[in-house]
Amino acid sequence: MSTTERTELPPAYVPADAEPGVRAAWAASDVFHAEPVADDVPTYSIVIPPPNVTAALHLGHALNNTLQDVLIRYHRMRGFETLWMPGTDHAGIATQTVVEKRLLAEGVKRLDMGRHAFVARTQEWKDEYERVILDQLAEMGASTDNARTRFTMDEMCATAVQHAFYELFGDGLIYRGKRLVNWDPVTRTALSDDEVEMEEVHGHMWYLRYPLAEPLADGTDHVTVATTRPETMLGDTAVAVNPDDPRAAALVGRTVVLPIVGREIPIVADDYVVMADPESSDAKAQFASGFLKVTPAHDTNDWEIGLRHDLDVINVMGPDGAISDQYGWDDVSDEARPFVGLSREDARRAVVTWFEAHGLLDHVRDYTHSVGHSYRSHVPVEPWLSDQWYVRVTDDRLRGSALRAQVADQIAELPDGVAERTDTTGDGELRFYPDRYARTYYQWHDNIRDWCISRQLWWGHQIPVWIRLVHVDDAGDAIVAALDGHDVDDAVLIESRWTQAGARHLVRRTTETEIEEAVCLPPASTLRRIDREAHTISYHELVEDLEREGYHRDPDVLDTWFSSGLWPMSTMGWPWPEDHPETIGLLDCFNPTSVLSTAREIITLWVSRMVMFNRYFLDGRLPFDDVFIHAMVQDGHGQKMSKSLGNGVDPRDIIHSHGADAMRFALVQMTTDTQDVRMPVDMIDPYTSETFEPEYVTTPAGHTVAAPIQSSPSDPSKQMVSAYGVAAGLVEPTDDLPLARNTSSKFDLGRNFANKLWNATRFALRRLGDTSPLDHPVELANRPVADRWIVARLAQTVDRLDEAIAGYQFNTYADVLYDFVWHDVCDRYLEIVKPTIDDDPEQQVVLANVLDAVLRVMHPVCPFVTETLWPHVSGARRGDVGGLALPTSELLAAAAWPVADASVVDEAIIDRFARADDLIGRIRGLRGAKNVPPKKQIELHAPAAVRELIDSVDGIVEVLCGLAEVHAIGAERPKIASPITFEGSELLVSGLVDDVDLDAERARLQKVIDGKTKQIAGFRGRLGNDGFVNNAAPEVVDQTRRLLADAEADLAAAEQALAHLG
RNA sequence: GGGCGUUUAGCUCAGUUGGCUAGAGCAUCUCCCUUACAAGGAGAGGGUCGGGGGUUCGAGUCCCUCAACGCCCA
Repeated sequence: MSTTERTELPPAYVPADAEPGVRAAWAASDVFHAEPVADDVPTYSIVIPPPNVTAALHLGHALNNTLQDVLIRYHRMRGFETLWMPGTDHAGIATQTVVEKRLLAEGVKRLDMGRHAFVARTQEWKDEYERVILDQLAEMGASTDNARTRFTMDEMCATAVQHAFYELFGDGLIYRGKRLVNWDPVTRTALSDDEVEMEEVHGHMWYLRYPLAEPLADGTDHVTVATTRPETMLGDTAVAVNPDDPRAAALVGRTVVLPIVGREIPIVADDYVVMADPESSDAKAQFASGFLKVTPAHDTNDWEIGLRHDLDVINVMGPDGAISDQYGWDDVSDEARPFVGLSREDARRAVVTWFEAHGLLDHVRDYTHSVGHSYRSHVPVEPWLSDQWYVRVTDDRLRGSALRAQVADQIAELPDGVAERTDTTGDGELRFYPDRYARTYYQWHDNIRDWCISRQLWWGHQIPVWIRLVHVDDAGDAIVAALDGHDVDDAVLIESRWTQAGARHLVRRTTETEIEEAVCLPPASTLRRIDREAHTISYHELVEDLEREGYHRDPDVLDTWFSSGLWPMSTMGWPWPEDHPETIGLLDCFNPTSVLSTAREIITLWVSRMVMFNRYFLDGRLPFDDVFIHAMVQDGHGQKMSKSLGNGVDPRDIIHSHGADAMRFALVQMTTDTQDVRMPVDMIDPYTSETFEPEYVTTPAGHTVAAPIQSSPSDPSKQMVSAYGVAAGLVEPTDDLPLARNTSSKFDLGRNFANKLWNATRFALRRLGDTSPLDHPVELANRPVADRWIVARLAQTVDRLDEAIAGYQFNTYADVLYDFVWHDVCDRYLEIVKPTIDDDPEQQVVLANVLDAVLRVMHPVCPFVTETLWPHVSGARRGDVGGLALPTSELLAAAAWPVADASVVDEAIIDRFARADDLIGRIRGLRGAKNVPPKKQIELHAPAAVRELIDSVDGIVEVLCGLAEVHAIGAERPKIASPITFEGSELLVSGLVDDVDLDAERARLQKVIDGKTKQIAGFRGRLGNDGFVNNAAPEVVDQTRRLLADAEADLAAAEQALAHLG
């Protein structure tokens, strides 16, 4: 792509021919590489939300990454030192699940494989998809700094994770204890609250009778509890009743004998209990019996009740969800024995059967309620008691800091108990776009609970803690002394030989007689830097020592979001940039990043954690100043495009059918600040390349998706598979069943636009002769109206684009571009200059400069077509235009954003042009109404004022209307002519047709008269209203008066014209 | 159950502090293969802005209410 090459461009833009060369040119340069710069150089940075390595990207990712690229390219052109940090996320549970499923299909089980081999296999999967994802980003044109590509589990990020864990551990912000977790019995892992999806379930409400230990005086011998989960009754430790319930007084304090188990349990009063009310509109009250069985080990609400009433916690299930006596249930009666070992589903049936058989099943009702399901295995989540690691995010240093970060004009009042904002770095600086998401973020933190960070997985950052259990008698005096006065589960940090070696040591009683010691190691790079008073033991020696002493590393890994939460820091070399010299200076220069662009579902999972971590570890500094939440892409049926649904569209399919620029333009154009954008998806027949609407089917979950197998619309005997079928694992493409690519007519607009630019450039290049360069800048003041107008419009356009970017108004950016390039440049300016440009070297320079600027302003959205055209246009530019700064550049990606002097915007010219444009519209309307062929020249008869206007705009009316001549309108009227009105005058157009149909002319004029009459009535009504005249803004009243006068003049002109027709 | 959003032309969507005759693209209709572009050009038709109520001189825009759909949280 030499700048001097002047080959003829093909007649249409073919993205597939252009894109690879452009990508190669970018790759061969270092335009996307950022380096730390001096303080006085403005910087702009974004860290990519790292896509999961579970699968290829879909259009939702394409949307988000296009928006980021627009911001990045724009700011790079504006002269900012611009960093876009790319990378991927290991996505612990999601990736492990995918790989496990794949292995199972091959007949291999993870547990048989062993941890090491499984992780290696997952690593292979990761490598494959990381490659796919990075390729996809490149194909979309993402201008990421690829030399800095990170992965959440690479060495740099792993160090950050371990260091962060170590620091939080030492600061008392990480603890371990028995807690109810959301347990997935299939994947056998704890899920965070965010990984639980609520689903409506059509189930039953069972009413079970629990006999009272002693009947009441009135003969009452039982209470009836209502439950959706009868099987958990084995672990009941109380029955609760609302204190306001009339029956409460007689029952509270008494006991019932738990059927099957024989356990005697108390009746307690708790106002959590919903009182029975069959008339209530609330389903809970309708179905309530007024008595609640309390199972603290198997229900989070019951757990809370248990805490309030100091109830026993009896866990009756194992990690597989089956009934078990191995996890805390030690009063198994003979009657209960047969239930041990049953799955929770079988146990439910068995319990119900038992109650029925013993006459204790009162009744059963159908009941629909929401139940938490694992977002991975989709089975109901079991609240389950187990040892987990938590981050104490409820601490003011984390939660408070996240809340204080919010800008005061979005969130004025912080919750009670949160320290006020100060002038600390980062306080009051975090802003959400659109505004409303500030509330979402706030409410999440207002109600935040401690964050369970351990996951029973193999794929992830293994928790850097070594644990051993010791009997209190063997624990040693120091530990016993440290724990003196502390309850079971109260953890205490102590000094020991391990802390002297640089580790941190946490102890707690797990029972009265057992102590758990947990030693947390920093990463080796941190350990090296700790002043350890002559302790020079290495990381590996320390590990060996610990294991010799009976410590075992916790097998669990960290929640994925723990590492993503550190992403804006870990990718920039934190905590030890010196260990990675290429990262030195990055943190200070590019963190806080400028903006985070992401989907709203991730505000809680990710945005929150990044804010807490970045602020905690970097002295209050925010990870980003702005958060932009973009819309969610839905399919044609209003369903969210997602991996799990399988309705995602691969951006490569769209790039294939429309080109990357078309995809990007359409995505940008649809990004308004609403929540969702709908994208009807079609398919391309691999046999004929024809686009068709697929056959749909409904999934068991009720979603409408493309049928896995589709028939060719032109030949039903030929079949193909849909992307949905492949994503859902239902079919595989074969030679006989090829994959049908997706496409969508949504992108036609973008494709057409790229082609329009291509052809406008083709036109210009033909007309820009090889004349010698101008030795002076073109003085706009000396140029015809068209030239002055187009430059003025260009300057206005640049301003509007700047505003759009500053406010994250992406659709405005696209619309302003489209309108300017298509309508102003192509439809008007290029048409106007056609007759003059060949002989006007200065006009050629104006055109070349306008086109040069157009390529620049379109580049952030359509980088490929603009970069392809760039050398041609720069090569054809033989001079400058005064007031327009367009410095040259080898690559467009590195070129400067256009800067126009305010003087180029001549309002008078813009005004005059607008009047002429109005006149043109009327004349063209007449031509259109009469179907006059474009070549046919016509004549206009107009009064002096209109002729002056036409003269004052240097021929544009003549050119755009095909006007051969303009005559004065006088007493001598042309015989065959059609009247129009303009600015209150009657004009005649002749030469349109050979004969005038008078009736048609009258009808046309009558329509104008009717319209004007109606309009005038409206204006008069408004102006006749004292309320309007007195209350409305004076300029609005003036404007209305002016409009009325104009309309009246037009009406008079139309009536006059009608009279002339006779 | 709580919160957020959406409902404007046949379709997909704009419409920033209330104020010109509510806009765009696609689709439809008419004419035109005019040497940049038929993925195009010049025109045209098409909307009582989801229903109801209110505030106001004036409401697509603000308030209340109902309905449908979607998402997030519990």
